[in-house]
Amino acid sequence: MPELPEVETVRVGLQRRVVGRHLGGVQVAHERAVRRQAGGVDEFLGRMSHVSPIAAQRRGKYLWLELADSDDVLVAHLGMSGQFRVVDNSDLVEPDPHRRVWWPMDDGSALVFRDQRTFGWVLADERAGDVPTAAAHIARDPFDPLFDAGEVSRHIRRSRSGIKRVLLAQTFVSGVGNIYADEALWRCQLHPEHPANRLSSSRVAELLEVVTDIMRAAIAAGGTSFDPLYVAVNGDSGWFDRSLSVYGRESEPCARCGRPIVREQFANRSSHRCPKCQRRPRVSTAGIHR
DNA sequence: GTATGTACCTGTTTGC
DNA sequence: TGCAAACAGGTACATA
Repeated sequence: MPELPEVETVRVGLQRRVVGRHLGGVQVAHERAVRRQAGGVDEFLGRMSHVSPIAAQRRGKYLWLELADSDDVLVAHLGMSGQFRVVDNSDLVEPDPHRRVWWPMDDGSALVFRDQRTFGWVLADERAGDVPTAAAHIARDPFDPLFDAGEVSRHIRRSRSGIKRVLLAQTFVSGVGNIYADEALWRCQLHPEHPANRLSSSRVAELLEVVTDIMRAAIAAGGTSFDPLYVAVNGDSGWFDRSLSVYGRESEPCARCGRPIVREQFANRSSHRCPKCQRRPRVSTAGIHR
């Protein structure tokens, strides 16, 4: 699933392979891919045909291309299964059921937005300060130069929600998804439902450092597997299998204590944790403050 | 304003 | 073998 490290890999690929090119007339094969466009497909076609990207940017899991001589930006979210790929123009004659939107480019290649589960989208948007309007509500991610860990920690500690829900909300810190949230909580020996406002500032600071370290390592892994012919999210990245400690490891022994990892329902998805290392907190009026 | 639950979606896996 | 149900999960929106 594309979380921040996978999106960053895509951004780097777009910067290398698409920025500096001219994109011709855009084609939309699936209206759902542009569902966030208020004016529908026609508006998207009108604003995103014949554009020239000058930079690829990212905040959290949101991507956008800045365009030459235009106030418009091309914003994208990969959702669960979105991909950007650069393919040869001749490949477009081959049927592809997951090809949603594509542009021919001036070097004989084409930029293709593919998406199997159709949770992803693209949007012709405008800027709202540093970021497009569509990403204005998203918090800075830990790799943003203006990310303020102290302020984020204070914000987190004002929430009564469970710490995993806070990590996934994208309004405290962005870029963290289910996989990296589970990994970071395991490393910090925190239960996913530990109330955020019952954590000490040092524990929150530690959690932010750990989740940043995990994503930094994942970015490095994504970079090494990058194929110059594509700008793609590779959902089968070997990095996951090698490095994940709890996600997808139900019933396997915890690397720290040996107790079998458990998988539990969490807000319509799964949480993986060690039942010994990550015990459910006992709530008392005195607070917990592990 | 904050917290929580649910719909959206489709390929794959699992169970019968 | 074939069908149906469960599952994966990020975000927007509805509801409390």
